[in-house]
Amino acid sequence: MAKASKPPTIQDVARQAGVSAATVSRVLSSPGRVSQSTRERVSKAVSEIGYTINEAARSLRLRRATTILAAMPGIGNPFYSTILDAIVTVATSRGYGVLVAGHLGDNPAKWLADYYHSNRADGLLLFDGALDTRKLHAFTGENASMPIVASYDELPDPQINSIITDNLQAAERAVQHLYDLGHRRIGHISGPSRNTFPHERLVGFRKAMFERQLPIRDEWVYAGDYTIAGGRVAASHFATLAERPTALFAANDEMAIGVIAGLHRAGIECPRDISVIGFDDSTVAASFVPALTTMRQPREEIGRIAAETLINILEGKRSAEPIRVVLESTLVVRESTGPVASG
Amino acid sequence: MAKASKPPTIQDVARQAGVSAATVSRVLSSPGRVSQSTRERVSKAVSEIGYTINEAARSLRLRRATTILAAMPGIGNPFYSTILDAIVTVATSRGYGVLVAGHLGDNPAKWLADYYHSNRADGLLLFDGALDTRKLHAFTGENASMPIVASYDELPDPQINSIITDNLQAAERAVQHLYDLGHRRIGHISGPSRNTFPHERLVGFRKAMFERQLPIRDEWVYAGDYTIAGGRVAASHFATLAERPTALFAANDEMAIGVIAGLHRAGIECPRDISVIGFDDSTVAASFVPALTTMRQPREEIGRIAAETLINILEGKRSAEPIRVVLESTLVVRESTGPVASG
DNA sequence: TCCGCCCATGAGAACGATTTCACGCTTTGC
DNA sequence: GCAAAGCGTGAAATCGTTCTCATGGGCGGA
Repeated sequence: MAKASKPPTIQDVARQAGVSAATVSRVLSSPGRVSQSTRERVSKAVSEIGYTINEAARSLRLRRATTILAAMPGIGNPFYSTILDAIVTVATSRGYGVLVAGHLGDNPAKWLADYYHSNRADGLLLFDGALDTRKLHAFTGENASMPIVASYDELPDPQINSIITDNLQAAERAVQHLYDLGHRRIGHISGPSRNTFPHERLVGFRKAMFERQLPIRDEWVYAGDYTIAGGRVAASHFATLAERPTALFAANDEMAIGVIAGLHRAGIECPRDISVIGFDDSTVAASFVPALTTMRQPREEIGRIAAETLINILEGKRSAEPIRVVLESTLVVRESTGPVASG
Repeated sequence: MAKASKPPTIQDVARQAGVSAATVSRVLSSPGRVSQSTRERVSKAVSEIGYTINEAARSLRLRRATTILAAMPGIGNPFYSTILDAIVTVATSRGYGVLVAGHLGDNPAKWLADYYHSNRADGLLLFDGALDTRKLHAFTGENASMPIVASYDELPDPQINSIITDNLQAAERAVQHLYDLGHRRIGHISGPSRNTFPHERLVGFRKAMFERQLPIRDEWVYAGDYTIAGGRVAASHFATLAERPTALFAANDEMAIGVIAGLHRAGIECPRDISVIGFDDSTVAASFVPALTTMRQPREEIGRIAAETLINILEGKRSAEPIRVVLESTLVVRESTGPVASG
């Protein structure tokens, strides 16, 4: 029967139902404005013909793509892919498509802004801190500004809506956990200092130690680099100390894993001889042996809230002020931390 | 200056350059057909005005979205996110956008087909084996069929272009590696038998053992479930055996990790007492202690080739026969396998 | 009974690009 | 020297929606 090589249009449906295209459109978008009898006739025609709305034409007319763009530095990174998963779930349920952008070219800001100007995406979820948001605003603001919700390991431009996690508080909680287990000699492996968040973790560590009147020795604070290898190097540092901390707080899980493995080589067992707490609850954390105690970043929540916020903005529920959401990390207790060793 | 609230159109550029819209369009799509002087004038006008082509209008006219749809069962799963990363890279470099679809509704086939019929996507990259491709074809084939390239843990519909990895051969290579290290008593932890690929790994294991005239004892082949916990259970099974294999081939990395951890509790050390090889080279493999020897599935390659194949098809380089690409896994030797223990 | 209002619907104009066709002008070939 | 071919360009149709008006009929109020 249906052998038309071209997909059916709203006109075909109209003809079949004996109404005008305008009416069909109304049935599809605001059924309340159409009488019940025609509504039924049209619906029947739609399913008979197998009509699907042409989104390109719709976008053109409405100046709206019903699509959001997600830009992340590395989709392959499990941290981001979890977020992306949540984004897709939310967006889908609200009728939006999700376009992903990966490693951008030499002018990323323009590249992203073009998605907006070309009417491919209505808004941007930005997870790449390397991008200069000021530049992006310059591009996007030339005619009309692209709605953006950002979330990344930097203190974002205050003008931009952002979802961040409270790293300071999370670091304090990590220390609190070790403290509760009886640890008093606590060390820290920090992340690259140029980034804001690792720095906040360091600051939070210091604050927590200070408030509990615990000693902060210089040789107990090791400047790491976020890698497993870096954790191993830290291990050789701590292993040679005359007086060693009984617990370590690592600024991410990779370094935690590295330091545990490195200490193991040196005969120092976790959690028997030393407790280690990580940060992020990355995929490796749960499967490592010993399973890693860590501060979980609420990744699904970040993605979910970011997507919801952006879509709310797109649908007009816009507030005058830039939106700032601060999420809390949660402590996930596993095997790598335990009571302080007696003796 | 530029305070027009609406984005500039091709007409605006035409006016500015003193030519017709048709000419601007030609400059943008096939510059060769325009004289150099006008070409320069138009290009200048384009950058002066800051014109970006409206993709919605373009899609409508061309009946083409220049976008592909990627459907995967779980984007959060690192296995798929690596693939997605590769897809995005390829697609971007060829000027295509990537839409992602996650957990679909109650009628996934229709959902995906609608993306095509609605002119949002030109083709589909399918990584979800749970989807009935026949059903999908039924939806998509009604008017014109949506180009599909599939890749998943099932033997795909022979009518569909597919990218798969050679699990049989990979399993044989895993056994070969253990054999080369001197192991003769080799066990296997298989995956859920209802899936094709784990089954192929089991078959490959059997074949390799048979060809090397090695014994296949029933109690040395354990039916696992792809989880870490399952690996732990397998460990307690192997630990209690009177005669134990000196090496194990696990059908995925999670079970390999689980079995290593479980055996460790029982005082059996890897690789000292037993060698274990995994499968997939998932993200945990490299960071585990001991770092996991494993058969790496060429994930980036799967994504890359799938995207390239689909785009080639979209651009007319279509072959009459369905395309089938079979990729090989590569052996990644790390720490979890070693020479057979003497004695 | 008649006026006015509301409700359901249709005709037609956008939305912004591409592309066919036609039209001059220059070049080529004989 | 003239026909034919080629090249660069513009006018206008087209892609499939949505939405503004306009219209006609039905109904309630005076």
